[in-house]
Amino acid sequence: MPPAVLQPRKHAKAHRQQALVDAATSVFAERGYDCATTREIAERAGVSEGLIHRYFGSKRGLLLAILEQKSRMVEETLRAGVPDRDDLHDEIRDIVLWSLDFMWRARDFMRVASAQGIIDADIGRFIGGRLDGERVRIIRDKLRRHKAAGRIRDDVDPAVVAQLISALTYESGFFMQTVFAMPRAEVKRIVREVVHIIVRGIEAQPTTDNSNGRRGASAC
Amino acid sequence: MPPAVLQPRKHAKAHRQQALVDAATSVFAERGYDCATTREIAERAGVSEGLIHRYFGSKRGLLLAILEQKSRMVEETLRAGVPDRDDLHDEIRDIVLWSLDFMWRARDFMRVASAQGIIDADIGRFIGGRLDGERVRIIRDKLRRHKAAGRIRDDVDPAVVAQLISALTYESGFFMQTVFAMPRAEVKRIVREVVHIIVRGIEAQPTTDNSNGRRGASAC
Amino acid sequence: MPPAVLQPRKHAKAHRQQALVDAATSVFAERGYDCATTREIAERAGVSEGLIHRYFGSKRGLLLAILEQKSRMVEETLRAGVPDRDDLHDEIRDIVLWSLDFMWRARDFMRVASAQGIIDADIGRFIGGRLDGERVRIIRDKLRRHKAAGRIRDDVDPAVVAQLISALTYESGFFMQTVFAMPRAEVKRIVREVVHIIVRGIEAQPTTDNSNGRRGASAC
Amino acid sequence: MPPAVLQPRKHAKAHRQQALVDAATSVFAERGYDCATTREIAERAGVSEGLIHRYFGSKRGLLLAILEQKSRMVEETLRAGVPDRDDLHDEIRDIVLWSLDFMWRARDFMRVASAQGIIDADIGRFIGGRLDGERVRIIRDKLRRHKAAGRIRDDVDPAVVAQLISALTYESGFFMQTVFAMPRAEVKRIVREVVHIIVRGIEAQPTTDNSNGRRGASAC
DNA sequence: GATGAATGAGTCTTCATTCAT
DNA sequence: CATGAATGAAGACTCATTCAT
Repeated sequence: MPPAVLQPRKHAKAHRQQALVDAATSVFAERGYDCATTREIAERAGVSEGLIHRYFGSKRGLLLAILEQKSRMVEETLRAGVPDRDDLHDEIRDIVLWSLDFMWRARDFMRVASAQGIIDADIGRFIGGRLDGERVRIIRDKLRRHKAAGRIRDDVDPAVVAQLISALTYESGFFMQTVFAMPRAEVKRIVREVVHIIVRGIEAQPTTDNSNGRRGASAC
Repeated sequence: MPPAVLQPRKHAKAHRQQALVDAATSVFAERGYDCATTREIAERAGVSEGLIHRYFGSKRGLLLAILEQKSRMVEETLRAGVPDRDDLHDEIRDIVLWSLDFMWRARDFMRVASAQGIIDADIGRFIGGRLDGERVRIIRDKLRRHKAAGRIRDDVDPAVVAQLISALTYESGFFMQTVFAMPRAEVKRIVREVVHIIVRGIEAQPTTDNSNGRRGASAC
Repeated sequence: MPPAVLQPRKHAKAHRQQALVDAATSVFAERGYDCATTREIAERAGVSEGLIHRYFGSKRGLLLAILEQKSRMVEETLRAGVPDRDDLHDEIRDIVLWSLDFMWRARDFMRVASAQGIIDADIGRFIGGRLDGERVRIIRDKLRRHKAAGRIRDDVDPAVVAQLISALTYESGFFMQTVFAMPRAEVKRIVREVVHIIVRGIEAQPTTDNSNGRRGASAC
Repeated sequence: MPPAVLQPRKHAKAHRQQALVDAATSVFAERGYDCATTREIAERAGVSEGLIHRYFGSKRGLLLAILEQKSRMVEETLRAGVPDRDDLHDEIRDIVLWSLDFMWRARDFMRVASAQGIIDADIGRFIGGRLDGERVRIIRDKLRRHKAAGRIRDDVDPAVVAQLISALTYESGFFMQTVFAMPRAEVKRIVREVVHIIVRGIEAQPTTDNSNGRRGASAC
């Protein structure tokens, strides 16, 4: 059973690859893809510059590897990490707050993906189709369940609401928190209020009298 | 007017400066700020490379000049170009559709400002405070008029709604149309539906029975 | 033979060494020594890159091994492969045509040796002294036999004629055929005519009347 | 008349270009094209590395410029520099000795062109068609004059003789003198003897009795 | 004031060579 | 012994910026 002997090698290789991905994410985030140098990435990862090309083919290959790895992670986490709720408001609030938190923790990656997606058409399509697209689809599916349960108005399309929620989370989770450096508490407050507005705009039997959206067992 | 002879010169100078700003906007948009070369900008503007440094000090100075010029233009146009409406739905729809159109026409500039704002903290703050911030403030002021007129619920903060609308317009106007290259008609359809949802979520006397939000002369 | 078990190993080693020499010859010929990469050589030989250094010390060691091996082969073949002739014209024609053929078959090697010999003084001397020098000496010896037999003018130095023939074979065998990519039939035609000229210039009793050098039993 | 003012600039530019061509010729000759570095060339020329790319586009562009410049020079010089002679032996001897001298003075260039011509098919064709080809054509034309004057045998093709002379000059002028580093006096001696042999092989009325080719007023 | 020629610092990338396994 | 993963030194080429004209 030689695996005990080979393991260190393979381990070291995977370790180094991950170190490069992590280092590149932070350097790309700090300087922007074009301004970032492979030298700094290699230094921060503690490996030689040549390894970038051996592992990822080129600087761009490293960028694509980052995108690929993170987007797979996002999909899995969002799908599994936010449990379904039977209350429409709770559902949407959970999604939004979870995204707020995720995009803050992954703000380096968000910077890289967003900035380059704007400049590079290929990457823009990748983000629109995979990253953002998948998030919209997941949210839509969750909303469909509520619609089927009669909790959403007939004339409201879950896909459209999903787009609205996605826009909200991206703007608040990334731009407000990271790019505009707004206080996170302030962002959270705004988002909570917005969720009430959205819910009021889509729920099946709009409550007329509750103050600030706390929907209760209000009779007509 | 004595300097009849100098006028052409000054004219030529202003002309050249504008040519550089325009050329830089398109080159920055195509290649990204870091990848763009001063040589290509100068070539496209039909002037010599050295002029960039004489007029704007550096490549970065040219970028800042673009931002300054365009953001001033945006403020003036949005404030003056979208006339007030007495109907809440019409007001919001007009704002959103106007932004959709503006961001499409200025998509080169949007690319430059967005991509670099994400990478460069200074520019990020500039956009948050001036470009996006001013837009949010303008929308908020318009909404305040409606709130004063009793057309918006008491428990709804116009500033929060302004943020929501801003997020919606940025996401749809820039990301969907330009970055993700979605069909513009599709984007417009989504946005129109979203406007109904938002209006329903904030208006003072929610209409319960109209199909898909076509508010009419609905009596109680 | 006791090491019946080791034999296969040794065989494998010799096999690998030869594979490397062959692969290197073709890669050097295609790309030039400096441009050729040890990786491609190893790949084409089907062995690992490290073996080049274990067997030959360095990339240059591999080049020297090629030269050594081939030059030994050339000497043996030319000395043994072209039988002596009693007719001067036949002798020279055989030498030239054999060289024409050999240099075509070994054109990869010729490229490597020639190109690098021009650049690298050590290799240049090696070729001048061993490869080309030996060929000249062999030809000279063959001519001496004819001189001793009275078939060559007294005032003609076989060593000089050998140099002329060597120049002719090198130019036609390598440059015309391989470097200038002239049609091989055309080259052969030129060479045959040149042989007539040379023979006429060196033979003891010049024939005055034969058409185009077909020397026969022409009386005076 | 501003040329007096512009001249220095233009002069400096042409001067720098020539300095680069000269420096590159010597560096290429010393190290070989692939091994030579643009940095060393620029240093030796006393200009910045970037100029190579501004002037010649690339390292290869610089090589092509060298070839172009020198080959034009060769053609002009050979055609004009070696005056016609009415004696066949004098004519051929002059051509060969002039080439011997030229190839020695231009040995750096010869190295570059020869070594790279062997490796690079494009350059090989260039040399075969332009450099060597033109030399052969010039020699052939000179010989045709002698044939028309009845100084060359009817059954001898001047084109073939031109090839033989070209091969001789290349081998002796470049390989013997430069690559094999043979003593130049020795090379000259060999060449002079070879010229006698060739002349004897092609001249119309072969002299039978003169000692070592000193053709005189020898009657039959 | 405007030009464009020149610079030199810096980039991505390649590759012979070494060494742990 | 053989492998192939890793290195680090070096190379061609680019580009913002400067400056003489």
